[in-house]
Amino acid sequence: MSVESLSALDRSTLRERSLEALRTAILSGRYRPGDHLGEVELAGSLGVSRGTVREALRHLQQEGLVTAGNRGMLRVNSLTPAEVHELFRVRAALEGLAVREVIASPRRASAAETLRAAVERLSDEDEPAARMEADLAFHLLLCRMSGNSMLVEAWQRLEGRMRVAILNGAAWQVPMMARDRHVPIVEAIERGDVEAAVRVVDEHMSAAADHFAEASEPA
Amino acid sequence: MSVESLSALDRSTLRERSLEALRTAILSGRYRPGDHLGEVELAGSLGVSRGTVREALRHLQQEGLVTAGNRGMLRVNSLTPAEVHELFRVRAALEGLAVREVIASPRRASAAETLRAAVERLSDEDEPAARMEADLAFHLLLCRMSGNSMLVEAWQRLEGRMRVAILNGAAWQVPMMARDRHVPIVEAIERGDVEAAVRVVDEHMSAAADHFAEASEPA
DNA sequence: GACGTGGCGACTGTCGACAGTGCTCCCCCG
DNA sequence: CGGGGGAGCACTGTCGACAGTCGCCACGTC
Repeated sequence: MSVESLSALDRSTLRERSLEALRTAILSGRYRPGDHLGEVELAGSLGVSRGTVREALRHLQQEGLVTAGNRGMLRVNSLTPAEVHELFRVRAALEGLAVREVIASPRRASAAETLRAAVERLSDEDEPAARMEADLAFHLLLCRMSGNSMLVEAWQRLEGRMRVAILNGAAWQVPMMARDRHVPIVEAIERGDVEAAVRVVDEHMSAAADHFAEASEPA
Repeated sequence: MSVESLSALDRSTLRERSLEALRTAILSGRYRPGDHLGEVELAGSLGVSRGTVREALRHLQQEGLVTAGNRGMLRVNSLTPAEVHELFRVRAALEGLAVREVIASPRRASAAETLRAAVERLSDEDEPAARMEADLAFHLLLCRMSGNSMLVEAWQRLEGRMRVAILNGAAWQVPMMARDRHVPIVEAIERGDVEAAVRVVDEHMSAAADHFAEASEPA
């Protein structure tokens, strides 16, 4: 159980690089849910001191990828099916606000255009990880287009948990993130139809919740 | 500019105590928005090492009470009026979900009862700080009663920012947190009237946003 | 054989020190 | 008198080490 060493090429801090390395290590499945993340071991693997990985771990804890167990020991987090449902309901509320604000915005036309372009980049043919990234990027963009910075922040706080949920139920075969699922959202925004937009988002989230909750059931 | 030393009576970690001390120091106004928070100075004031305050500061950063400036230097955060409005709109979305879930819950009756009891504890006569605490406690309880742990989490993430907003526009004289403002929410829940409940929450948040944004305008 | 007990290893909490970096301010030179 | 350079300072980034604590395992005893 280890993670490759850090390259010293860029100019970011070691903490940031450690954070990124750990995040990708967890999200890539190198560490499984429940695995214990020892500071000394990680420090050795990453080639940095304990204090540095410590800060990175604390950040991951805030992101929800890691949770504290007995005596401050950290382990990779996982989500129960119930939590997955809860998570997506919160997401629906947040993104519902997002579409409402996008539609109410004076920049609605250009926002819709940007989103239309983004939805075109959603491909059904890329590999799973890329699809997930594209999907999350689209929804993040949707929040951003609302111009509500607090909304963006709240959404990003949920992003870590979503990645956990998606990782747990790694059922990529279902076209949950297909372009077809997102086009109606953009269309509703283009029409300025708040009702339809919110409803479509709700349905999208509900379906995703069912899917991922079921996929993570056997845990 | 200093903060009193930590008492060594309880059994929590120094980091937790430092975190709490810093939080109350900022929220009490001992440090003003924009003030620089130096690690060495705080470490000296609190009587702990730099690494310890460092972790506490990172936590506060995640909470939104402090923000990173040039070269990683941290300073007390503040909110623009626009951000205050954004913040309360997100809160409205979250608490709207909360009331919807409370009403849809099979435990609606007992939840309403608990909330009714909590709203009775909201007094117009206590001192400002106590009023704020009681208000936030009520809204947190509302989220908790929904049984949605992710919602509670998201709400708590916003709590720090809200305290900043309230601190900025320290206009306690207005009965923004009066009992009258909260009773309609509980009543709508008791009646099971989703429409009314959501609308009341929206109005409550909107009024609060106007109030606090205006109060923090001159900044 | 079961149970209490003492040593041992592993892990986190906390600390003090060193290193690098940008800023400021003063001094010297034109 | 104005501008450039360099020393000094005030930070944060990073590290290695010590201390306290919990769980485990082997050993001895009843």
